This record gives sequence, structure tokens and C-alpha cells, in this order.
Amino acid sequence: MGRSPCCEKAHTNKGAWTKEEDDRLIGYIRAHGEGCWRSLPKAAGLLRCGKSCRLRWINYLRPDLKRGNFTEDEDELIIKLHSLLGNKWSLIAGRLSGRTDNEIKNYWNTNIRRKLLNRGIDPATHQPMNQNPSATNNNNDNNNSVLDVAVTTTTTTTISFSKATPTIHYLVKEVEDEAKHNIDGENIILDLNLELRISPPHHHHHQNKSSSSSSSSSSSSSSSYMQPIVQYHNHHHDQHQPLKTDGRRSSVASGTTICFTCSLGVETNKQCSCASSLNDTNSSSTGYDFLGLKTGALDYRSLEMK
DNA sequence: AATCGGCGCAACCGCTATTCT
DNA sequence: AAGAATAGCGGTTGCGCCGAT
Repeated sequence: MGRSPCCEKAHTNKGAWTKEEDDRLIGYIRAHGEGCWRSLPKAAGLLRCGKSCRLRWINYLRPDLKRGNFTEDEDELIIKLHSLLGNKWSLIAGRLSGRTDNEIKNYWNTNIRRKLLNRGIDPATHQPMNQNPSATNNNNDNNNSVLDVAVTTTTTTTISFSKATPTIHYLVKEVEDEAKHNIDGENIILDLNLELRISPPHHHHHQNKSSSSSSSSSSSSSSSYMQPIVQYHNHHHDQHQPLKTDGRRSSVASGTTICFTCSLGVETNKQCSCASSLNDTNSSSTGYDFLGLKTGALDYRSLEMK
């Protein structure tokens, strides 16, 4: 059996905190210290859920909080950290003393995002926006862009993913469709610049949920996953060739090849047609092979944190 | 003076990982 | 080991403030 509930939800207050509630919480924590949020509300005489108390303390009442405007230095630091860490607000907050993740998140959404947009920088990717008209055709609203596909007049296509998406499967399909649409028989090289946040395999119940809901999008479902920002360097390989399971490229004729989708662990090998060419010992018994970690489909000596 | 809309912030919600019984 | 709760995180929402009309 599990624990007993932390509070009686029916008898808890919600909404804005009163001065009296703040005082009670501050007084209790001064006397007993932080932690044990489960028992805190009752012990402190608060009709609040422990979770609510924790948030109020961390985000507002903590004495070491630095209130007031963010400085230019803090702005730049946040931007730099965000480019490195993405929306990992708690990690970013950990590097700015006196600032909370909630505060930084709010500040990002209300100020820095706009600031970057004014500079012509995509806040999601930290890359300049609208470098190529073909990219904007694909995503009219820059803020909601899923990916940028920049097709040059030469034989090189640069594809960069700019946002975490609900499903990589969808994303990959868009890349493939876009590539098909643009190359039109031309012998084109896909230069994958994976400045992306890669989510591990998508859970169907999340997908169903989000598709049935009109709002959002959003998705803590995808965001909750680790989303490493990686770059895959393939400039020194023959880029026409598919990935081989040992991480190197091989000719199509050699047999053991997997598709891009499977190399990301998006499809189970059973689901994907490329499975037929795979060696069973590497794949089917274990299901997903996220980023090809088991098969070595991606050579992650060439993966590096941005 | 009243109303409207945009903005900022605090708080809530939903989720995952961890902890506890 | 299993199941239930907590802790913590990121996304979203709701409300109050403030300036414009």
C-alpha cells in the first residue's frame, strides 16, 4: 500500500495567497525549515495543498530571492543558457542566483522572446530567421515553425529542426515530403544539420489526447523527455549513402541499412519497412533503439552537445 | 469616466521520476 | 515487487494592472 494523502483536497484553498497565509508559511519554515511539504500545511495551519505551499515558498517567499528587473547581463546569460539547455528552466535558474525557474520562464516568454524576434533571431533555435524564402513557405508563422528546410540552388539541402514537436514521426515525414517536393528528380544531397530537440519514442495516449484537444499543442508530454540538442556531422562521409548499423555508411547493396526514422528510434523495427534488412539480434527483441544507441546506428562520437 | 486590449506575473495543471509503505 | 503518494518540472491559464481610445 502507498502513503496516505498529503491533504484533503476538498478543504484546500486555491488562488491568490493572502498576507496571513504568507506569514504563516514563512513563520513555519523559519521555525522548522524547508521540506516535508506533505505535512507542512496541516502543521502550519494552512488550508493549502503541500504542492501549493512549496510553489509559493520557492517562487515568491524565499528570502534569497532577488526581486526586481533583470539586468542586461542576466538577459544575455539567460539567452546563452537557453541556447545550450533549451527550456530547462530549472537548470537555467540554477545558474542565476536569486532567480526562480518560474520567473525566468515568465521573463523569457514576455521579454526575451520578443527581444530575440526583434533582432531577427528565432528564440527556439537561436538562429537567424527568414534566411530563405522556401523556409517561410513551409512555416508561415515563424513562432510555430516545425522545421526549416533551406534548399539551395546547388545540390545541397540543409534541413534543420527548430522545435521540439509532438512527434518526430510527423516531423520526419515533413522533412521527407519537403525534400521530395523540392528536389524533383534532382540529385540532391541531404545535409542533416540536426540542431534539434529529439524526443524519444512518442506515446500514443499522449498523441490521442493532444489530437482530441483543441488547445494544445503543448505538451508537457513531449517536453518532459530529455531533449538533447545534438549535431550530427556527416560532412566527411558519402552523404548519399544510408546509415549502416555500425554507424558507418554503406552502400545500399550491402544490405544492413536502416532508415532515418528508425535511426532516431521513432519506429519500432517491426513497424518500419526497413526492418527487413536488419539483423534481428540487434533490434526486434528489444523494441526501440533510441538514437541507435543499441545498434550503433548513429555514431555518437560524432554527436556533441551544442 | 468608462471600456477595451495587451502585458506581466502568480498560481495551477499535468506529467515523470523518485520515494515510501 | 507493487502500488500509491510526493517532489519537481515545464506548459498553460487567469487575473490584475496599466495605457490607449
